[in-house]
Amino acid sequence: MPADWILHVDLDQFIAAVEVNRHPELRGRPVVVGGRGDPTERAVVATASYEAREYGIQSGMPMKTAVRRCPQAVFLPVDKSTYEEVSARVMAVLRKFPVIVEVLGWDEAFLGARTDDPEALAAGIRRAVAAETGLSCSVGIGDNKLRAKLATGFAKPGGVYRLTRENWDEVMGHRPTEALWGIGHKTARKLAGLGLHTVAELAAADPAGLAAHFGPTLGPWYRILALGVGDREVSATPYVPRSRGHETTFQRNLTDPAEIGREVAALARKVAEDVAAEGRPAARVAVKIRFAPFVTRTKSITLPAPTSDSREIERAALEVLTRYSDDRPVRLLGVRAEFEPGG
DNA sequence: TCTGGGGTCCTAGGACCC
DNA sequence: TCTGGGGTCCTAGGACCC
Repeated sequence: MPADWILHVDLDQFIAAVEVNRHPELRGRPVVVGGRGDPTERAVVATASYEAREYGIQSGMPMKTAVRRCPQAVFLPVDKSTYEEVSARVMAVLRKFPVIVEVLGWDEAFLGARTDDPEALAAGIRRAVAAETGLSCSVGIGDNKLRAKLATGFAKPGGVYRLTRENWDEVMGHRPTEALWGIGHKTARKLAGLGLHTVAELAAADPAGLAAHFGPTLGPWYRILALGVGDREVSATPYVPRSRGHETTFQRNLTDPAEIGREVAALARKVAEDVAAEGRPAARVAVKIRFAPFVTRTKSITLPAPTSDSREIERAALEVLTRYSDDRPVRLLGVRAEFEPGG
């Protein structure tokens, strides 16, 4: 009987690849996509082509830094709707295979497959995606989602890699804890403070001690991650959002309270449109403010009753705004609506 | 390095109720 | 009266991911 495998498919430099596909003259050049495509603006890099990465440009980096590192790079604006379209085409290709497809984002998906030759399946998927969309992807093969996801990192670019219980210790044991999916910079530093630097060290740590430092859920979970244990459930059930929000970073800081109020109201109306489209009422409304020194605060209220009414969502956002007493310059405003849990 | 925008989940304290 | 314990809701904040 064929074994159960999890495959993780991840498009290589997805956004940059889509742009190069429709502008073939850019192939081989450093391409950086971010914000409105103007590297003098407040924005960060969404994706850099491999040619741009040679210059040290990475996702999340300020566009201003990117242009300093590579002035001759081509800077393009983020074109969300095009990426969504291409993403949908890629997912449709994946669904033609005898697998369960769980979409993770624009450019990645988990596949649940029953096969004796996962490498052959992965190669077939890579060929089909390339033939039907012109895009290159990498495939991680694992005995659970965590290992499949991490395997993709070793498969990139344009390859296939298998990570299972068999080679986990050998491949992951010596790596920093930050290499795990779910442990970021902050947690890695805290773990290092406890003398836990590598995946192997974390795997051997005392769960009770971790619980004392990180809480009853997160602490022991970190150790489980280090052991390579993870979820095996792949589900094609459509994603149901818990919240919908919009936020804007202004090119110049806002100081006029009336203008701040107008911007919050406008964001709230945009959010209300999304809530209405979702067909479920909002239960809470939150307003986020990032002040000029990059200090970020969020305040929220539970609505008297769940609603999809634009005026009520706007009114709630403005009410939350009044609870901020700060008069520091504002660089970002955001409004988010949360749906009822379980609703 | 002068730091986006869209999300998810966990933790913790206080209020409130029984 | 000098003082328990559990459950749930609300809110703020932190961390992570793509």
